[in-house]
Amino acid sequence: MSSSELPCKECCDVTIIHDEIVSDVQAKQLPLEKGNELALLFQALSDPTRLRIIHTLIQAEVCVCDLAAILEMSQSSISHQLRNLRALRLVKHRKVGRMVYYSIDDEHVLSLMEIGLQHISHS
Amino acid sequence: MSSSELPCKECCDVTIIHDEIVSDVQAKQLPLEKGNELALLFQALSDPTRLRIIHTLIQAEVCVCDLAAILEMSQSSISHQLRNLRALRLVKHRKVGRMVYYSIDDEHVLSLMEIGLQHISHS
DNA sequence: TTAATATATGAATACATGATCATATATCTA
DNA sequence: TAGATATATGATCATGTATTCATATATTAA
Repeated sequence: MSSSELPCKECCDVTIIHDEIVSDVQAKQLPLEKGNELALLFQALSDPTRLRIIHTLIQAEVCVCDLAAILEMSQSSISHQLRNLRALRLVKHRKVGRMVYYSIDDEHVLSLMEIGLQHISHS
Repeated sequence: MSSSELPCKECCDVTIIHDEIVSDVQAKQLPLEKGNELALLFQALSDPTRLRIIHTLIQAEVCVCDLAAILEMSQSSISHQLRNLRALRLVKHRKVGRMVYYSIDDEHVLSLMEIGLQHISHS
């Protein structure tokens, strides 16, 4: 429990209390780039509408029109959100005529939803 | 592939294409309340700074001051973010004198981080 | 070809959010 | 007790975001 002059001291005006912990943990830091990517992934899951879309698509492949009906929201809103989910490769689409069918594009999404639901349940 | 007059038609101006899918899936919908809670959880994970804090606390229990030094950010910023994470019971704190030590308060957080990192890696 | 329909998207708006600054609170130390 | 220090927090501001509206695109049907 001693203060010191680690390199960091030169780049921010914060006191360092535990030298070893700071240097140890700093060496194992989450790379900034990974942090940013990971944040984007969770950000895609941070909206109730998008979560309801995902929860729906986990159960069935659904076209945009039906998705809007199921969630009782406008087609435009759903379409915008699907674009977001598509950009992060969380959902994929299949075009049939003028209809577009969306479905889940990643096993990880299922796990994330399950674990997330567990967390909010046992609270 | 037929349109129809399901109840939903009265509450939104969207055409329903697949009757059965819509009614089936609508019956298994994620409750609005659960969707909102789940969104809050993922929202807490949707910021690079908070993810770096969590990644740090997975490795060790760290005081606010050292956290700020490790992440090279202001004490105020870290403290605000910790409040956020605490509100969602993702981290817990232990007070010792004037220092406050934070650590992970949930096994689920570890799983969410791991699965998230898997997703962004194999892409 | 023309009208209808399913989806996508740009612009605008209202709202949420993260960092900073100033300052409050609590604890330690001299 | 007075000053220093670790943390918390309200206010502000700049930025990000979800929905809506209007409209574009693409496909089907008449």
